[in-house]
Amino acid sequence: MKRKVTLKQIAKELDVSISTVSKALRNSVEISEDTKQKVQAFAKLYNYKPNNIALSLKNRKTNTIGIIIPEIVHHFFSKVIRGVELVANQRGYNVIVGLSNESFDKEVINMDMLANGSIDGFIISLSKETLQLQDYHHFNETINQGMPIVMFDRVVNEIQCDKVIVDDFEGAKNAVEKLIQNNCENIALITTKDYVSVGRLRTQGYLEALKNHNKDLKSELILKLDDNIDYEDNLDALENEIESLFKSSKEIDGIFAVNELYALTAMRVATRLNYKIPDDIQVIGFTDGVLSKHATPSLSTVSQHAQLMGEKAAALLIDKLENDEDEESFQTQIIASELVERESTM
Amino acid sequence: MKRKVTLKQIAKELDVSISTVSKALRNSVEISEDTKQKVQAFAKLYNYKPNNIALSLKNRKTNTIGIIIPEIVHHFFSKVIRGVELVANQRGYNVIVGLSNESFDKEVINMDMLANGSIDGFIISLSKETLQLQDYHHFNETINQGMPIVMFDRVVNEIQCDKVIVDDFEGAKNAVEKLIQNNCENIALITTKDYVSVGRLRTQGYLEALKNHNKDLKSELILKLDDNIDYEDNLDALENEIESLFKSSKEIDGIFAVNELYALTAMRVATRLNYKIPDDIQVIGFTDGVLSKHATPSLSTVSQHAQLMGEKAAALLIDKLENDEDEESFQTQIIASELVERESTM
DNA sequence: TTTTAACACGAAAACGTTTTCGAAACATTC
DNA sequence: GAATGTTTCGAAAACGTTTTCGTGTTAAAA
Repeated sequence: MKRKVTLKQIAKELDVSISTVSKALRNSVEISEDTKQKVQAFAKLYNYKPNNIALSLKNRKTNTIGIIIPEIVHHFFSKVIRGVELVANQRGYNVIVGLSNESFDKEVINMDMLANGSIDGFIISLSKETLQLQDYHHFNETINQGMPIVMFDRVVNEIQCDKVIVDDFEGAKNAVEKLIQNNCENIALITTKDYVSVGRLRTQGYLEALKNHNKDLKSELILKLDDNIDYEDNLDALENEIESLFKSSKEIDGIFAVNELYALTAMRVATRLNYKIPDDIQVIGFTDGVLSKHATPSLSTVSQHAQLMGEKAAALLIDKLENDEDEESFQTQIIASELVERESTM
Repeated sequence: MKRKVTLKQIAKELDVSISTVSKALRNSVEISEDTKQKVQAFAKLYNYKPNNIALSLKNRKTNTIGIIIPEIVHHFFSKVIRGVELVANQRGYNVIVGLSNESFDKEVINMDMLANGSIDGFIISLSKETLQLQDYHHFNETINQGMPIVMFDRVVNEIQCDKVIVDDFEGAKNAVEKLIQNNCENIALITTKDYVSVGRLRTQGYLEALKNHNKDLKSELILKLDDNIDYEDNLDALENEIESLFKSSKEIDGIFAVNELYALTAMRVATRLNYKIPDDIQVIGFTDGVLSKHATPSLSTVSQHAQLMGEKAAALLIDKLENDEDEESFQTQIIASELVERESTM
């Protein structure tokens, strides 16, 4: 078990100075061909590779970016990571992953852990708890210390930084308009409470679509669920909520749900209640998930292009890191969503 | 925008030496109460935090572990990461993620990128291409340079290191025995070609179960699929393969599939061919996925406890990192799989 | 008063690089 | 032979820490 070889060891072995070795390996003109050959051969033989930590310290640049997300066992977020990793790797960066687990404290801890030199910049999607508490001091402090942040998906106006978001509003509006166009008269909305920004925007898109087509807003058609409850482990509760929605207004013939689980469960409940999909009820979800594709019937959804979001976020961050002309201008990139039509709509 | 404050700056500001500042902050007895107070107050005011990179260089320890996996948009692997991140964080480590994308070259590149000081140890699951090529030199070199590796799930005997695996063989055997117990007479196997170790073991489990119950092995009941094809983007092809399996032997009444997609598609094809599940055909898959739970009917599966694998792998690695008494003994931890019975079995 | 002990602090090395600058050694020009 | 130029290399600083060791100052003991 031989330890990694360093410049110092090579220097000692070949009886030259450390500087000479360093220069020889970087093909400096200061060094004679002879010495270069000798040093390079030796380095190759011992498989010398410069120590990244030493380089990071010297250059004050780690070539590593940190991504902090609420959850990783989640199609959307894992696709974002894939996008981030893809362009990060292409451009010579590593990716450190931190999970906030939807907790404010863990978000802060994770950021503190990374902000002290470990990384050059952050890519972040806010935890639910942070959105509720509306406490963003840790982000602003980090930014003030000169570390750039790019936020995606769950963003917030109070933080001044680059952002990448999907057009939740437009996506929802288009989806609902599609249902209207398909002759749905009573379109239900299954959404979350308003503090999660994306849920709010999607709700607004629903409202806008109704307004644009002169449809009355019927409050009994709107189901607002508390997404602090993990319905994934509590499917029965979710089914009950949705079932009472169906019960309360029999004439529902369209459903727009702000995520995959709600949409899927709605389909399941509808089927159980002997509605035919898409003949009696059409359903559209909002997601980048895997369930929609494999459901029976397969679910039409608004796709968010998660991987593309990750790619853009990473590109934005690295661009900022490599253009030292630190102009304090921030941009918000909007990714167009896309309605993927499957069997749950006509 | 103030840059991060360093010991040197504090020292200058308070007109003491760097060493004094360092010691004061670490509450050394060498320093007088007065100076300690002064220094600590100042440090707190300016929110001083030691620079991680400098610490890493000094201590020759990064407190970071690298995990290299074939794919991240995958329920199993993202759960493993969650497990790794969980215990890593608990024990003060960060996690760098590298994706091999099932490619040998990317695996090597990723390892090279991290092995030069960026991390203290690796957690790895082999890419398909590496398994095919059977070229493991990069692992052995890394190990030889004194960097510990823990492998999980897709492991291989040729590499001497700690390992965490699920009992694929037992899990498959139990699943098939369950089907036999449920009075299935003709149990089909849908599996992959043999080079992926886990696929091979699961196939062996199937064979063993048959043998134990004196059932003849009927080769027309075994479908070996080429998993270099991404059937996720090619569902029709997969359905066709499975349909011909049904066609070739009409009396199939049980199916064991080595992953979620195969099992799910088999259910879909069976339903289309007017088999009733679980009455005519019972199905069991192998997975930690999310589809099984939400399928209709929901799919019985062999659960792999992915998160637990991640936790164990991280614990194993960190234990090795922190017990410098580098005894060259490697252990293989086997995680018991668990048959989760849902609607696709009686 | 001298010796010894305790206390408080600073200088310097080390981790592994890169880079600036100075300086030998040698060659060229006048 | 002196002045100048070129080639080749090494010393040292810097990045931000921690830690060992030495030292000056003061208090206690002889």
